[in-house]
Amino acid sequence: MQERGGKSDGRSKGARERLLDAALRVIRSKGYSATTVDDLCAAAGVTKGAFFHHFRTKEELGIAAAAHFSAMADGIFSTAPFMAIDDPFERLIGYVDFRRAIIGGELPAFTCLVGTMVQEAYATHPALREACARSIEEHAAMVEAIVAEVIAARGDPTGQGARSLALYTQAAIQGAFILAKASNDPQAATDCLDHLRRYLECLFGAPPAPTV
Amino acid sequence: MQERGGKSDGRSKGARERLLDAALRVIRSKGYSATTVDDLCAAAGVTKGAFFHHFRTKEELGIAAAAHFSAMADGIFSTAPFMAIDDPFERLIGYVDFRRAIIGGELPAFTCLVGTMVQEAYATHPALREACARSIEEHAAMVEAIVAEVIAARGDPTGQGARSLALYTQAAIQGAFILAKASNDPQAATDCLDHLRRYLECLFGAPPAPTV
DNA sequence: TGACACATACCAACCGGTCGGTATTAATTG
DNA sequence: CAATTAATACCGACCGGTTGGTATGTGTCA
Repeated sequence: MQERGGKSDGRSKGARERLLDAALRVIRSKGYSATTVDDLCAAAGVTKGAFFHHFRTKEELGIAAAAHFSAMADGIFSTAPFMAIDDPFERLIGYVDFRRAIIGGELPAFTCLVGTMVQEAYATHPALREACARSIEEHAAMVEAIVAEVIAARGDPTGQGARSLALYTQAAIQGAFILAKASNDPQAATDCLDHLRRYLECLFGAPPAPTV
Repeated sequence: MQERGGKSDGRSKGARERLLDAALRVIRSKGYSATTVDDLCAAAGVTKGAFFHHFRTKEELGIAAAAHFSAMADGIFSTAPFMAIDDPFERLIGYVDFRRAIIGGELPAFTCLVGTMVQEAYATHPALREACARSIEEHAAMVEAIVAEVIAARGDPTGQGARSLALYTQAAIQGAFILAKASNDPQAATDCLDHLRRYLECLFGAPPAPTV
């Protein structure tokens, strides 16, 4: 049995797909710079020739990996249960709860590829930086859509707009990952998500009176 | 004129001190892995011989740089004006405002060295990861002391404790830096700090002020 | 005189990237 | 229909520059 493994054909595992999957694992644990092309080839089980057949440079692989990660995330979140919640506020809380729930196990499995890469690349690899920015922007836009609905129904107590609040959720999550890596403990991240959730409840929560 | 530039003598600039200062600049813009020993030597204006006279390995330099960064930060914050504020809550808000105020100019000048390093090192350089964790912990402890005072006076509406909230402030700040790097715009960071401030006001302050 | 702070020269391993080649499949052609 | 052509996917030896690290020398000061 033979497949063609074309550029946008995902049903078989060509070298390109395998390299992209390997990039997610390896770069998230070693970082972009420390990850060598040989590392990627070994992890993907392909040769160097295959690597440079599909990607002109290591940076191009990084850019493709950011898009790959983005697509994967989009698939996970767009089909996640919380998305079916009617009330916008509850859906927003559902998003945070969902993000909290998928934290666990090994760090490279749940942390953010683009958050890792952009720290190393922002000053030295402009194209990679932009790819990471697009990836974050794309996910934030999904959150922003929810926030915008909440604001439409309950007003904007922040005065900073839906986009700003959506980006803040991403910042809190990215920062949570850094703490988890530093302490080598995923719970440091879930703890942060609890605070983020409380902030949103505080902003939009039902009781107009100050709680506690 | 000649100085000894001893290990703990800071009044003159020996090779060690210059290398540590260079590390702050270079690693914050290129990341730890992409920063070579030669980069550091060139930026510090010293030779490779001097480098390996003071540090046995590149990792040891990284560990020392984390401590150096920590000491620098400690100097800045312990003498900052907000520290003199009597009311603990106002002092806590003063901390966030101060952090917001020092954001600006070039990204490598105000972002966090250890937040950058730990992302690359957590899985591959345990000793460096621990040094970064200590550095974050040290700064968080300063914040925790303020938060503890606030909680002593006003109670803990989070139920997560002073330490957890202090760590969350660090997560929000670290995440703010990632957004700033991704968008190449310091304002992305200040925007996040505004949300963090609002969370603290929401927890301890008067009911959400009718800003806008 | 000897410990310290640096300088110079050097190295082996490793790195990203190149290159000539092969295997397989699809389209073209006589 | 077989033979030819062309394109794609992949292989792995190889290359020149770079990397972290070493070995050894030199000047200085207590």
